Amino acid sequence: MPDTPAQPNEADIRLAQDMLFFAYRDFTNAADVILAELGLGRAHHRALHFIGRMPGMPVSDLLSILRITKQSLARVLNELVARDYVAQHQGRTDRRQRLLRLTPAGQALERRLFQRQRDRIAAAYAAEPQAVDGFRTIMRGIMDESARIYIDEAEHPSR
Amino acid sequence: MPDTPAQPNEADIRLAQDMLFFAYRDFTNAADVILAELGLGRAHHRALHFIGRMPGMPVSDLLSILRITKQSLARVLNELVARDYVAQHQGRTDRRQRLLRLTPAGQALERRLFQRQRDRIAAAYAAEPQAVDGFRTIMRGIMDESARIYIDEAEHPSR
DNA sequence: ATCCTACGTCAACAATCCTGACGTAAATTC
DNA sequence: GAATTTACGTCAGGATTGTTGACGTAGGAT
Repeated sequence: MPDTPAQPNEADIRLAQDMLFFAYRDFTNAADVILAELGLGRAHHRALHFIGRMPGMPVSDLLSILRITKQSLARVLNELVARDYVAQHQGRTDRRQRLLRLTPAGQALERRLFQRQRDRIAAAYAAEPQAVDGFRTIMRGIMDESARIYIDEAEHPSR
Repeated sequence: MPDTPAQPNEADIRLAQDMLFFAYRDFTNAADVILAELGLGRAHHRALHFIGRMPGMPVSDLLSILRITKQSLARVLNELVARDYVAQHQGRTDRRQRLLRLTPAGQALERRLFQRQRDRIAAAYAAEPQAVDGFRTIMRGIMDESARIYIDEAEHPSR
């Protein structure tokens, strides 16, 4: 078991870099078979995921989560709407907003994609349940403050 | 503090999905300022990172780590060689191989890129050192077996 | 009435990835 | 020693995902 000094040395950091790359590579890869079948890409998956996570989310929120431009999102979103995976509703308090939700077909697809990634995470969690808290703590620490806030909101849905 | 049952429920998995996205997004983003300055992309950074990590690595190893095609790598690698960040040497035991290493300029650049990502990881580790073991354990669990093997090798350099 | 915001959209372009095919030198196998 | 396989390089063409910049419209805010 490697040391974990309070002042991390270079080898610790390099290892973390490698791990982030590999874990993300293999985690995202898990859903690719289904996406390829349908002629969709990872960009579509990301949109489906976050829309499913926070139904009724306006376009602007999705933009700031994905950190891509309006035009990049538009392409993906238009296709998801055209294929009836995503529905747009006018906002009530602010009618300029297009609130996004998954259609039943979108939910079904998202669920299929989810299963693949689920298996990977579930296996890792089940093998070492005592490690989960540490994993979450460090992952929170790596991301931006804004992402931490989003995650806290997603965990206590206030609607 | 959330529960961490042996059988992870859906909310646990969804949270992990979010965390992987955000941690990776913000971690990779950290180096982008320098890359943009030099007109390089993330693909170049990935190559620099892994070549720096395992100097003398043949092209085929890099291909299987990055999981991209020869042509995609060729473009990136040719540019790194042209700009004198990467040098290629003929293999001794197998002269078909092009063994890759960073030039001094490549090492210097990789180090600059490294510093940015370092800050993020170091802060997270320093704030919660007791969480590091758990982080590593789960990250290992998420990645493919082949990635675990690579990581173990990188930690005990046999040269 | 004016200004700002939350969208949509058009056009052009860049980075990164892909498939498939073909070539060459060197190692390996029969 | 010949045939096969391996480790590359490279050419051609195409798809996805991202970018910038400009412009338009409906609706909220002052």
